[in-house]
Amino acid sequence: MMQREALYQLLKNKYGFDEFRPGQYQVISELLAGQDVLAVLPTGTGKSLIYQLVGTVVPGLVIVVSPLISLMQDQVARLNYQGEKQVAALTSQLDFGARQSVLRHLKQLKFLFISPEMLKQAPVLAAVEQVPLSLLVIDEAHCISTWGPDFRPDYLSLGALKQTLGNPLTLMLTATATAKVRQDILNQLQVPSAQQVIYSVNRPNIYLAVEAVANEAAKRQRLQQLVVTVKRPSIVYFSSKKQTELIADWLRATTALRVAAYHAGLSAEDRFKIQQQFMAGDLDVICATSAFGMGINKADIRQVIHYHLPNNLADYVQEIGRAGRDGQPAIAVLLYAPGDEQLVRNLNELTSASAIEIQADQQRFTLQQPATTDLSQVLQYYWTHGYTVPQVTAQFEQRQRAKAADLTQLLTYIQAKTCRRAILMQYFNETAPVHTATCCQLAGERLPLDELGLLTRQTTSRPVTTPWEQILAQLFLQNS
DNA sequence: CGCGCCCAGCAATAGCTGGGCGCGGGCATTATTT
Repeated sequence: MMQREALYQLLKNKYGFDEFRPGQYQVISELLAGQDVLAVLPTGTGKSLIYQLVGTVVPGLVIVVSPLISLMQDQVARLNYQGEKQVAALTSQLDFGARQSVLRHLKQLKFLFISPEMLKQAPVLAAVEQVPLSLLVIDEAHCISTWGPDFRPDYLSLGALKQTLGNPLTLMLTATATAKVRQDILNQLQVPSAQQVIYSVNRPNIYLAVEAVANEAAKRQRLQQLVVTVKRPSIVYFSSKKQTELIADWLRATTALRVAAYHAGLSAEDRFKIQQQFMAGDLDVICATSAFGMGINKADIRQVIHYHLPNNLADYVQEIGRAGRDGQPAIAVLLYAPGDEQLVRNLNELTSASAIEIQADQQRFTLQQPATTDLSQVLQYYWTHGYTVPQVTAQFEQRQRAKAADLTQLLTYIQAKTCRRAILMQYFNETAPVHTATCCQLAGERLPLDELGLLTRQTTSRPVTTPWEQILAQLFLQNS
């Protein structure tokens, strides 16, 4: 095992830092001792430095399995910027020739970024098998537990892929994972003996608030008030693409704020542009679905509002955790109108299947008809792995029960009369800090925006539309 | 005519492949605190 001094020397020489961030050293030394590690580290801890350093010390290729092409491209760009040129992302964006080239030159590569779908492909796997691996990294490892069974079944194959690759040293990385999700990850990847390095998910500088409103109209009004009066920028989360557009349009029309909508229905180009605008500080408010988040590392987000409910408390912690990365005060406001929980149930329903539907899909499979829907694709995984209809049915029922339980816990958080941070911490099996005035909003308290220094200096509410005369005058000016 | 009941509308999350079709000139964001 490498000496402590040698690691610090490497940190200094290669990156110019004198100290590791919390967790980094521990994870690296476990890995260098040959231990698989599941690391739950807050965003901003420098997770990529961990595998970069291990990759530098241990000979062989570092494979980083990542859920999003945009994340892979980010990482490749970042490494290139740092001077590391032996890096590639193998994605469907590359044409056949470029892919072949990457696979032929694996031996010269140090880091390969890849999706589970791509890694699973036989030619890719065959090429990777020929190369010595130093480390297998599963980035955003919670996707195994949530995205796998919902709509990306290839995440369920990662355990088997790891076996095929000869069980390389494995690092599982995530920012938020409950005990249940962690267990899920370890089971799926078949690494029961992995060391767990877990840091608190608590973010003391994010004030927690829940506001009950009577109905949709009241919710809109309150949203408008919040985005106008609270320091910017803000993220507003929705569970409907259409609503992100409608509310963004409405905010644009009724305030002077710079507002954009963001969801998976936009073109990749639009998504990229809007994300860049947001990162550059050219937007005050982004109305987004859960598509907006991973890889967003903007330090000065002051407010995260939930216009619709998150799926569960773990998602909530992840989503509000995008605020206040700079350590300055920030606020998370969940707006709740009676009946909002029904939308969560409806969305959960999209990933459920009855015994009859499951039976019918197995029939489809035996008839060798292609899997067309998300559900079919997920079920396909189970059929090709020899599961029976009753087994799959039981699994789907269990998953729906877990989602129902998650919703119950979320509602407990919403209806709480006591410290909400304590409820979040309890959900993550952490001990809660002592409640303070800047922790969260107890029943009947107003938002301490002034005390937190989160008020905007001037309010920019503009409940007027531009008169036609002005628009016409501008047109004439432009043409003259 | 007024009241109450009922109903409709309806939802997120990504990767990969391959073929059809239309169109217009092009190496992209941007960094450095992981």
